Amino acid sequence: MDKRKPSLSEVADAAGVSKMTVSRVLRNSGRFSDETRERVMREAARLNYVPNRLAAAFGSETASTLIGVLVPRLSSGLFGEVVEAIDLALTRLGYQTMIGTFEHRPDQEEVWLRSVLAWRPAGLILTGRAHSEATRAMLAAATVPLVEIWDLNTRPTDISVGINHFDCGHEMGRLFLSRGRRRIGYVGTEADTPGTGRVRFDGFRRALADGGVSDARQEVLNDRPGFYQGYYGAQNLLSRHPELDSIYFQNDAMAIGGLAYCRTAGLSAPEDIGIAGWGGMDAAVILDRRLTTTKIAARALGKTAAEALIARIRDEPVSDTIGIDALLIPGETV
Amino acid sequence: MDKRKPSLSEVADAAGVSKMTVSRVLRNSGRFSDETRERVMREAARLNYVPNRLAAAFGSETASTLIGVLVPRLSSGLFGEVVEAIDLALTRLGYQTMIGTFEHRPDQEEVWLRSVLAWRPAGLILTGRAHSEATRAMLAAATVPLVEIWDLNTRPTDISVGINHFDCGHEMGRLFLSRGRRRIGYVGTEADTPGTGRVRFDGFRRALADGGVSDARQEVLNDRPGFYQGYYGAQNLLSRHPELDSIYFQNDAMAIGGLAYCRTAGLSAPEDIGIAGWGGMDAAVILDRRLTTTKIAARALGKTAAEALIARIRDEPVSDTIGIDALLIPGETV
DNA sequence: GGGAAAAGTGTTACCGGTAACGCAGATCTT
DNA sequence: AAGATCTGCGTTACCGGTAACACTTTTCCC
Repeated sequence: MDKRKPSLSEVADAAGVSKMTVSRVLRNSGRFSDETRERVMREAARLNYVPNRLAAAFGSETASTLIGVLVPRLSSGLFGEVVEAIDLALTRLGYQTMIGTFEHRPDQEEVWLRSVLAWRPAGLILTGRAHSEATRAMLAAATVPLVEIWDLNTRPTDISVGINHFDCGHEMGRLFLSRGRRRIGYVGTEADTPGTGRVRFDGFRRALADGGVSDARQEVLNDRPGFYQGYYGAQNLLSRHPELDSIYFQNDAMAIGGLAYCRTAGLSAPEDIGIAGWGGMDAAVILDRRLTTTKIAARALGKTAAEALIARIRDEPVSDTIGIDALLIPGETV
Repeated sequence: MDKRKPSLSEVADAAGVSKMTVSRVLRNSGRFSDETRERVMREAARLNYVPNRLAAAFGSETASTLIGVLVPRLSSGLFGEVVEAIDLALTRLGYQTMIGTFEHRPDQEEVWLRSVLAWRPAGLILTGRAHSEATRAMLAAATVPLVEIWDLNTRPTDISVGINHFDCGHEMGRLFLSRGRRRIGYVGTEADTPGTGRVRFDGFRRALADGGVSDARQEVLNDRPGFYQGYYGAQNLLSRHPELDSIYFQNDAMAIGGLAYCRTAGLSAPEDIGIAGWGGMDAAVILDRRLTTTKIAARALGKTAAEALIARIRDEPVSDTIGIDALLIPGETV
């Protein structure tokens, strides 16, 4: 039995027209009569024709529907939601998602980009705006539509869809102050998309400084931002600075870990210590007190990024700087 | 300025050899002298040559390095981890991941498969073993290496990498009995990869039946399995059957939601009610009592699936049925 | 009713690699 | 020393679409 799939020519022969006419009918571009369409569609269906996108994308340069999407990771935080929303939107628009994770490592971003560019993608979605020299060179050489997500960049490479992290931190800082917190700490990690977690902390400190409160004590782990890291980060920080009355965490997972540590240490929030996170994780639902945090519209971010990218690819007008909602949830833990 | 990327021929001209020789050197296949290799590599680097995988995959059929991966979703449960592990392994082996989500909907699986097959992927990883008629027909016609993950299938289509869900449930049922539970309920959803959640429940019931305990009361929501659904599921079930002394949930997220409901209802686990989940979520860490659950080696599952698929693609020997560890965590909530 | 425009289709060339085969010169073998 | 084998490379054909253009035939319009 022959394993080869039927090609355009076979459909063309069956329908008694040329390859080109079949191509036009199937892409619904150019001119052809209704009768011809009928016949071509019927034969294509009968032969179980599956178009070869590889050939199409190869042949035309403009016909690629491959979109490269790179995020730090999928298994934690908000990126699962973001990628899911991106993929949903891309699928609906007729594009395919080629995924990658780089674990916050610029060299991995580079490796991934090199391999993805070899597929001549129609567009790219990258996380963050800080790229290595080589990455920037490749992007410049490729001249491919690009959306950078996560932090809002007012002077984007191409398009930026993200959040103003500085403002998130600043707003949270003011909340801490308004709730009477004065001896404040911060727990974060190095595994942080540049321009995000640290920038939130910068905004946070600015608010403290403006409020005349001494600078926050920090604990920055050389690790990724997860539950356990929050637990141990809180432990470290509080053993060094037992006087602290509140801690701002890099994200919700860490904040929840921190809460868990505090509970084992006999401290409850908000009475003995204030705890806040960032992100707006569903998991926070389990806490008996609502976690103080900043809720990010992760799905909206993904959807918006995908749609902006496709608009750019199709040369439709699109804003190059799109802010995504970040809502301070005062909660009950600060 | 010319935007076209340099092609093989340009490298060939620069190095003073033929296209074919360059191709051989770059793929490190066939014969060529060390001196030629040197020259070709140097020129390729100098010209910033980026191979066109589109052309390669198109031209040779065997050269595709595209792998299609389909999961129900990315934003919840264990699938983020699974996909991350798959992608890591595939990248390391030189393949690219084309992702898709189908939200537990067979028709979406079909749509996705049709679009992915058009890229002539080297292999596929699908979730679950139940497929629509049309999906099965496409898979049969494509004759592409295939790994089905999630539930272990002793008679796989091609390769199965997964968990024995029946045993998970059965083991949990015996634990419930050994802890003195007799009036037992179950909370699950319809959005369930066939052959997984329901099958765990089947195993669970079997254990109850073997123990002479009357059948579990069920609450099956027409929804997806998340925190809130666990909360409301528990509420519904307990209002209908206040006599229950324990509930088995479809997964950890639901169990944690159920715990949250019980707390608001003034019930604490394990004293007033037993609660167990499935999956082994990190988030469970926050609970003051360790959640009773079954821990799944999600990363190992992803990695194993990816490696098995590549072995099959490369015609290396590989087992067609690979079980993944599921470890009962007795915990403290039953 | 005759020229212009539109409709419908075919022809040709090409995208950038890889497989298959060929072939001259070097090396081995007995 | 003569055939056999190996080494290192080139040539040719082809993968399955799409762009660009050419060519009839029909429709339109003044």
